[in-house]
Amino acid sequence: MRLAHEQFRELAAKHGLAVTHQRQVVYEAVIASHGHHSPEDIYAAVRRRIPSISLATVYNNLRLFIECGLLREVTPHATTLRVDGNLKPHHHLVCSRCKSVQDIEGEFIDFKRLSRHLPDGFDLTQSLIEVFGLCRRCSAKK
Amino acid sequence: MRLAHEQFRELAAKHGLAVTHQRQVVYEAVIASHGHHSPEDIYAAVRRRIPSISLATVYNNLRLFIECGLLREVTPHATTLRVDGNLKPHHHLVCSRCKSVQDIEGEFIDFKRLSRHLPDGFDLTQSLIEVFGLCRRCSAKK
DNA sequence: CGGTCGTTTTATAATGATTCTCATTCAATA
DNA sequence: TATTGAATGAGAATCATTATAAAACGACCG
Repeated sequence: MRLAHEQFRELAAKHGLAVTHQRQVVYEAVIASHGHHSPEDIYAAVRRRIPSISLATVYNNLRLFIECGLLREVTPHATTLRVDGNLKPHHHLVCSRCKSVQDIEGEFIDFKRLSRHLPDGFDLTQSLIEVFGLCRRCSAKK
Repeated sequence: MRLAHEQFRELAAKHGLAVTHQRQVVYEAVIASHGHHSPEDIYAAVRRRIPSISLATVYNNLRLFIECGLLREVTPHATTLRVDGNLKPHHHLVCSRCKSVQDIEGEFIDFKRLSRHLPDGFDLTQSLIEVFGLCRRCSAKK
């Protein structure tokens, strides 16, 4: 994935991050994974290219990327962190029971109204909205 | 809190839960706490009335209450579970950085539009919406 | 009342995700 | 290419949560 490769070098420069081989590969693995994956998932993917990589390195870099805004954190109520490389505006639909996450698009938020209820100084420029409910499978089970 | 006391007996009957002293007190502690508290917080509160209670009992009963719908789970991306006894329709504003949670009210969701984007069978009858951004303190720090 | 049986609680061990530590290696810059 | 602060790897440590097993409870029946 040449594109993500270049993209990472640019982003790293912008945020003053050193470009290490591990970071490069971790970033590319997240981008290539299209979804909401756990650190273990990413670790497994990265190990195919760097068998000696440490799980701690994966964690450290995911956290760093989240802090810099290269990735978004998506945990809902799951037992483990989930990471999302998709920075295009989109929202999440989360199952309260099984914690599955799917993307939803569409302008269903009235930001004008929302901002009227916002406490002073709350910053929504990087906002993410998560809507909780029951996915089909879980609501069928009852 | 007499009110919560009666309320719990009713709810327990409705859901077929045995009314034990521990459950009663755990429930009342959540209701009295007005906010989004961790199991440890609840444990600390309950211990004032039942010094011998076990942390496991608090966890077991919070989980049970969540499953029955007596309480709602509010974790965002915090490192620990948070519990909310407020069942009136309301949503949450969560800081992506410090994980603080505050309530917001207001009809800023266009459910008609939202449902158009919903996958088949997804059930929003108990929906909860969490809007992530940066609280004033965290966005000031930057 | 006293006995029985399934449920709940307690205390503690176990688990699993994540973070920390520190010795080693590496990337950026001169 | 030499220097130096940062990043990595291996494994230990930590923290929240769950599992386990024994004791206590409590509703029911006789």
